[in-house]
Amino acid sequence: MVTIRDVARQCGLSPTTVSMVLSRAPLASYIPESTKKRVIQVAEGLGYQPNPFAQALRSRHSHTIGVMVPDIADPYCAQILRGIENSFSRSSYLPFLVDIQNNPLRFRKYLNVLLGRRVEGLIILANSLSFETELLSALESRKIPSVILGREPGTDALSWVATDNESGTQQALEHLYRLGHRKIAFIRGPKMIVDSHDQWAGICCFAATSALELDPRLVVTLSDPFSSYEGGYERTKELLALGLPFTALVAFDDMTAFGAIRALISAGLRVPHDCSVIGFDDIPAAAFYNPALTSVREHMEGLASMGAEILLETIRAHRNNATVSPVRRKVKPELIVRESTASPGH
Amino acid sequence: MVTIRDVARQCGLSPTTVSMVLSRAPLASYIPESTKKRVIQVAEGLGYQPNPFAQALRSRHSHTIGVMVPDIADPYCAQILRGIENSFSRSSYLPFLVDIQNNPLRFRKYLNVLLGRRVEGLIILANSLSFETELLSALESRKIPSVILGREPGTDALSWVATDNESGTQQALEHLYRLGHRKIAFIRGPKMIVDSHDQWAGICCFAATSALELDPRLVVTLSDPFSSYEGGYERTKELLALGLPFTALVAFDDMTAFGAIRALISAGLRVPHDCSVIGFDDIPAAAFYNPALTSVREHMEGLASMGAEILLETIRAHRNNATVSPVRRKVKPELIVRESTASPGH
DNA sequence: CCGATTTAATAAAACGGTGTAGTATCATCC
DNA sequence: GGATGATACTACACCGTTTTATTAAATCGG
Repeated sequence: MVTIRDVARQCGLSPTTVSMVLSRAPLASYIPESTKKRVIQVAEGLGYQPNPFAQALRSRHSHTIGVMVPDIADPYCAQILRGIENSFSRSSYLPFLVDIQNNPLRFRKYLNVLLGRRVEGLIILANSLSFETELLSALESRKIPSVILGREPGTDALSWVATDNESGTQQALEHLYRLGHRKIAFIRGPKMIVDSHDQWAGICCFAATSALELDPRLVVTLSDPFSSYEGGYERTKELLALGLPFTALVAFDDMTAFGAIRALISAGLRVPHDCSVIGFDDIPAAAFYNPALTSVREHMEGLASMGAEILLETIRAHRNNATVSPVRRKVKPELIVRESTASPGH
Repeated sequence: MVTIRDVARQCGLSPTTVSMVLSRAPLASYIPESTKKRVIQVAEGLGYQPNPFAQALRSRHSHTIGVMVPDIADPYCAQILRGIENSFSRSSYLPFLVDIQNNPLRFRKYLNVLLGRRVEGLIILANSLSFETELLSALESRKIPSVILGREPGTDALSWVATDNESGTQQALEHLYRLGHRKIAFIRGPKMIVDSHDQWAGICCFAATSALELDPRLVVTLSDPFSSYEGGYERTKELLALGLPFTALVAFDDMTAFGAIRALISAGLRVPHDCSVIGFDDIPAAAFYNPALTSVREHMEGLASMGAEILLETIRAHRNNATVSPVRRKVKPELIVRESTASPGH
């Protein structure tokens, strides 16, 4: 491996000078352009690659961040990762990605691993599962720049970026209302999930302003957060068993909607002819499902790059040991209309 | 930050001794159990975490590997990542994950980034897209332990683990044959994709041994490797337009199968009643598709952990600068029978 | 021409570990 | 009783950078 000394020797200069030139230190402004050019050329010629460990050891900057995702197989996570990747690809930071697999023990463990590796910041992706508050406090206590993505954490001390769920369901309901639906069923998310509440708030808000009547008998709730497909199927069968007519169904998320559609179809109903169905999340499968699902798309990449920006900014401040107050952002989602919704009886 | 010196002072020992104890150096065997215990206790008490950069700098081991995936949003990749994660979570290695986004330029770039970060080994995930051979030679020239996952590379110098595609399609076809299908249509994968050939080889092999007749008019080929859903839809429409009867369809992959099903349904046919459809890959969506798709499941986690083991082994050899010859493994896939296949007219 | 400033560069000390060579003590053995 | 060897440590150099302090020459204003 070629070191900075090799470059220095080749240039007839000291390692100090080479270092200053290559890392654009402030003092390098006194070094003439000609010398700089020579140094850079020689470094390139020798194929010099600075040893990141020596750099990190001396400068105390690891140029590394940690990204924790609850479940890497979740398409929701994948899209966000794409966004994070793109944001960091232009910076000098390289992320360590760890997969929590929805397991609080692993969260603890990998938080320590990442801190042990001296990451300069953390992006923590929260899916709809509720955070254990003690885990967050573990984060707060170490004063490391971090951003929560996808969910508002309970605490005020951390930065976060999340989807505006309320606006999402509001848009969904408005879409159905405009199509002419008045008898609408709802499958709410599990109680323990915060998103469910925000989504329901959006429903109520739209209902209040438009004088749409919500029949409480047509509102059912999922129990298990891990099997929304099965849940959607079961709850829809129960709804059908009630015998109350409804022409549209708002599902907690896309998997629930898929389950619901399956139940409707196996009951001999056609979607959207007999019943419109609307999902939430717009996972990739929504586009090629049968029928293609109308859903609320969260702007994951936007969410992610916003989070990455915030983190980078926080790290920068942290380096100059300035304190920044936490940043909080809500991103409005967008309704994607496909084939699973239509005017009643259409 | 507490350093090894702090621990040493607290113990009344030299940093050398502490280091030997904590990193279980061979010389530590001369140190009495009582001292070791004390060192460990003090280290724990002070919350000592060795600085990984100092360690890496001195010992020349980064305890880091690089993982390159062609497209992180691809569920195929996600499952493999899960397998890799699990294999490495017990070792002291932490992977850097980079997303190539199917872009050869990014491959080049990130290969350099990873090598710059001094990863000790590389796992390169290949999807169905063909590798550019020059990229692989870039790998061979640097002598860094690496494993290709998911595809046989052209070269003999690298280790790889891949799915036995031939066996997969053989199983699929046998399944259809046993159900009684004799008029079977095929949508082959794009010519530029190596998998397509292996898959076709499996088809031919089974046809030869079972005396099944393949009607060349019922064999169509995808052109664009990026839009298999649309491709499946179009090709199936063309097949239907021929007017030749067929009772089953073997698709190149699950997305193609989804497209095909859509075309069949919009032509007024029922799946599987009028036509069985079989996919390949068993992506997650296959299970909850409508109808649930019979598909060939590749054992991703197995593939991944096998690859990880091989890499770890190669790294170990590399450390003791022993040379190991490349390892090559084929993993048999498994047919998952769901609802999209049945006996003709059933 | 003198002191101050700018320019161009360097020597040496970190950063926090690990590896090698060495020391001191004590038991063992012929 | 001196050589041998095991035991229980330590001193010091080193890994490859960056940083701080310092030097030396050139330039400049008065």
